[in-house]
Amino acid sequence: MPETHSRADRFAARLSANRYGNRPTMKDVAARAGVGLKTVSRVVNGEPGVTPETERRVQEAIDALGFRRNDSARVLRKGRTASIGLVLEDLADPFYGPLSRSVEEVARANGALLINGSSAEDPEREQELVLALCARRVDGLVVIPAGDDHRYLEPELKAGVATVFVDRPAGQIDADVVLSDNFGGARDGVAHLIAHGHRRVGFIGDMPRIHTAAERLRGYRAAMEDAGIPVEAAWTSLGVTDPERVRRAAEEMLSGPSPVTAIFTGNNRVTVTVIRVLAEQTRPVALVGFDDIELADLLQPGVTVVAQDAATLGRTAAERLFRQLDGTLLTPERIELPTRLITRGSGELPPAD
Amino acid sequence: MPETHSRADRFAARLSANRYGNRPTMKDVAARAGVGLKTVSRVVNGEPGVTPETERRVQEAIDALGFRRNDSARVLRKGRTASIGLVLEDLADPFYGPLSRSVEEVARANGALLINGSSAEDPEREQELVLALCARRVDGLVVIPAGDDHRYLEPELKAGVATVFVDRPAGQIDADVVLSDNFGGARDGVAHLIAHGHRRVGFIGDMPRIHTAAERLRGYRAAMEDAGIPVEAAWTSLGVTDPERVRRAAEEMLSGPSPVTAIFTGNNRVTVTVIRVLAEQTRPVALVGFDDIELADLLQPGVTVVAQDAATLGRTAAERLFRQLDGTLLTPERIELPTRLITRGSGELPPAD
DNA sequence: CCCGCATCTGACAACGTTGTCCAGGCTCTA
DNA sequence: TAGAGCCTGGACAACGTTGTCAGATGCGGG
Repeated sequence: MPETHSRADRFAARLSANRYGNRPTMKDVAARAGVGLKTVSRVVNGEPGVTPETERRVQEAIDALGFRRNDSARVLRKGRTASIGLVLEDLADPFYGPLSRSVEEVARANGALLINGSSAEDPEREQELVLALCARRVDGLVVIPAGDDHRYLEPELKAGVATVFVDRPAGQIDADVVLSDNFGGARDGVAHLIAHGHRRVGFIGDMPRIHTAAERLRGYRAAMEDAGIPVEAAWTSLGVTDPERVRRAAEEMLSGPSPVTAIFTGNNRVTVTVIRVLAEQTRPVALVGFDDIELADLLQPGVTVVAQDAATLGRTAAERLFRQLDGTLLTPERIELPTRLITRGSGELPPAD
Repeated sequence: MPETHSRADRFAARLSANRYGNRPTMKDVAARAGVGLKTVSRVVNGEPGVTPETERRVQEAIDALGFRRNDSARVLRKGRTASIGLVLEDLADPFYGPLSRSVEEVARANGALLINGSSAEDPEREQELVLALCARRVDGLVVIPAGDDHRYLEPELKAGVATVFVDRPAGQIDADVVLSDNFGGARDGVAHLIAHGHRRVGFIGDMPRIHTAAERLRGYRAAMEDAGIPVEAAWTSLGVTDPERVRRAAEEMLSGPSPVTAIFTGNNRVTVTVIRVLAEQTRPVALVGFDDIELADLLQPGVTVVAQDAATLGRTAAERLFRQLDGTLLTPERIELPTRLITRGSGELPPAD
C-alpha cells in the first residue's frame, strides 16, 4: 500500500464517512491503546497522573491513528475558544495589513487564533460578519466599524465578549476604542501647507459618514479657520473614493476660477491617485496626504504625509482586548494615538501663483 | 435601568457566569416562548413546519434574550464548520493582502469564514498553525508553505480536509498547488535586461530553500546561460532579506572588480531596498524586479517588473478548494499562472559602462 | 498479614445543538 | 360522525470532549 493516498481514495473515504471524514476520536485512541477515554484526554492535555508507560502507549496510538483533538467539542465543554475575531474594511488595503498582523501577534502571544473578515465598508456586511464570529463564540472582537449603530452588540457585551473598536468609534454603545488623532493630524497637515504660503488649499476625502473622514475634514476646516481663510465650496470634494472620480475632483479644483495651489488628501488611496494627477500638471502643486505610503520618499518630490501607525493601533487594541478578558480592565476608554507629520518635499513646495 | 451596561456590570456578569458569560441557549428561548427545544431550532434554521404565530413568539424570545446560536455545538453535531484556514507568511506583506482578500471573497461566496495566520517563514510555526486549524476542524486549508515536509498533513488529507498549496508546492505529499511561473518570469526578466545590452547582471534574492526563490534563481541562470554569459560568483547574492543586508549586497556587486550594470531582484521587498540604493548611485543602473510594487510607475525611472497576480493566485486556489469539497475535483494538480513583464523604464536603461 | 494511603485509571454526566421519530390535534371526506 | 391523513410540536439520543468522583492497584507500616 502506497504511503500517499490518491485524491480518489480520500474522496471515497469522505463519502463513506459520517462526518469529519472518519476522524479518529479519543474513544478510538483509547480502544487502540487499551486504556480508558479519560486517560487519553489526560495525555492529550498534558495533565498529570499518567504513568510514563501508559503515556507512551497512548501517544503511539495517537500517532498511528493521526488523532487530532476536536476543538469544537472542547469549546462546547470549556466555554473558551481561544480565538478572537477581527473585522476590518479590506484586508488588501496596505493600511490594514500591518494592523491585522499586529493584532495577530498579540493574539498569538495570548494563545489565540485570529479569524478575520472584510466588511467592504458595508454596515450590513459588518453586522453579518460580527454575528457569525459571535456564533462561533470568539472570546473577543476587534472591529473597525463600517456602520454607526452597534446596538446589535449589546447581548454580546452583556455576555462578556471582549470588544474593542479601532480606527473609528462604535455607534450608540459604550465600548473601548483606539484611534488616531485624525482631527489634529489633518489640522497640522493643512497648517503646514498654510505655513508654506498657501491660502487656496483643497481637500479630497471619503464620505463624511465615515468617522475618520469627517474628523479629517474638520481638521482641514479648523486649520483654514485658524488662518482666517474662508474655504470656497469648490475646494472641498467629499465622498469620492474610486480613482476615476478622485482624478476628476482633483482636476476640477486645479482648474476652477480660483484654483488651489495645494491639496490635502484624506487617505492613502486618494493620495496615490492625486500624486498621479499632479505628476501630469505643468505647474507644481503642493501635497500633503493622510496615511503614509510606501516609496513616498523616492518620488520627485517626496510626498509629505501625516502618518498614523497602523501596527500600534492594532497592537494597542488587541492588548486592551486581552486585558478585558483578564478582567483587568473595567472602564471603556477612548485612546487617541498621535500622528506624525513627515516632510519629504511635496508639502514644502511654495504656491505657484 | 440604563440602556447601556457599564463594563463593571459586564464583568460581574462574566464572573458569575459558568461559561460563555451566561449566554441564553435554545432551551432558554424555548422556555420563554413556551415551546419545545426543537421548535426553536427549526425557527433558527429556517426549517419548515412552524406556524407563523409560533415562529413570531420564538423570534420575540430570541430578540428579547439576545440569543445567538452556538456554532461549536452545531459543528459538533453536523460535522462542517463552514470555515477555511489560510496560512501565509506575513499578512502585512503587500503581496499577501490581496491574496488573502481574494481567498476571503471566494470563502464568503461559499458561505465560509476565513481564519488566518502568519507563519513568519518558520516551518515549525506553520505546522503549529495548520494543526490548530485542523483541531478547529476547518473544512479546508489554503497554505503558503514555509516548510518543505508536509507529511504531517497525511491524516488530514485522509480525513478529507480539502487542501491547496499556493505560491510554493507542498513537500513530500501529493496535493493541489497553484503558483506563478517563477522560473519563466525570472528568465524573461533577465533576458529583457540582456536584450538591452547588459552582460554583467546581478541577482539578489531570498534563501534558495524557499521554492520561489530557488525557481527565480534558476530562471536568472537559465537566461544568462541562454545568452552565453558566464555568471560570476560576486553577481549573485542569496538569503539576504533584511534591508541592511540587501543594501550591502547591492553596493558590493556595484563596486567589485567587474561591477554589474543591471540588477534583477527576487521579490518586492528586495526591490524596494535596491531602488533606494540605486537612487544614490551616480551612474544609472538598470533594474527589473520580481513582483509589482505600488507607485512603481511614478518613480524616476519607472520600475520595470515581472508582475504576478496575487489576487488570481488566491482566487484560483480557493476555488479549487471548494471544488474539492464538492467532490468535483479528484486529481491533485499543479497549476502555473503566467507572469507579466511590465516595462516602465528601469529595465530598459542601457549599460553604463 | 492486613489496613490505610497514595497513585493511577475509568465510568458517567454534561456542554448546546440537530436528526429521528412519535404523539396529538386538526381538517377533510365518506 | 368516524376515520384517514396531514401538519405541527416535542422527547430523546448523539456528536467528542472534559470535570467529577469513585474504584482499582500497589506499597509501606503496624
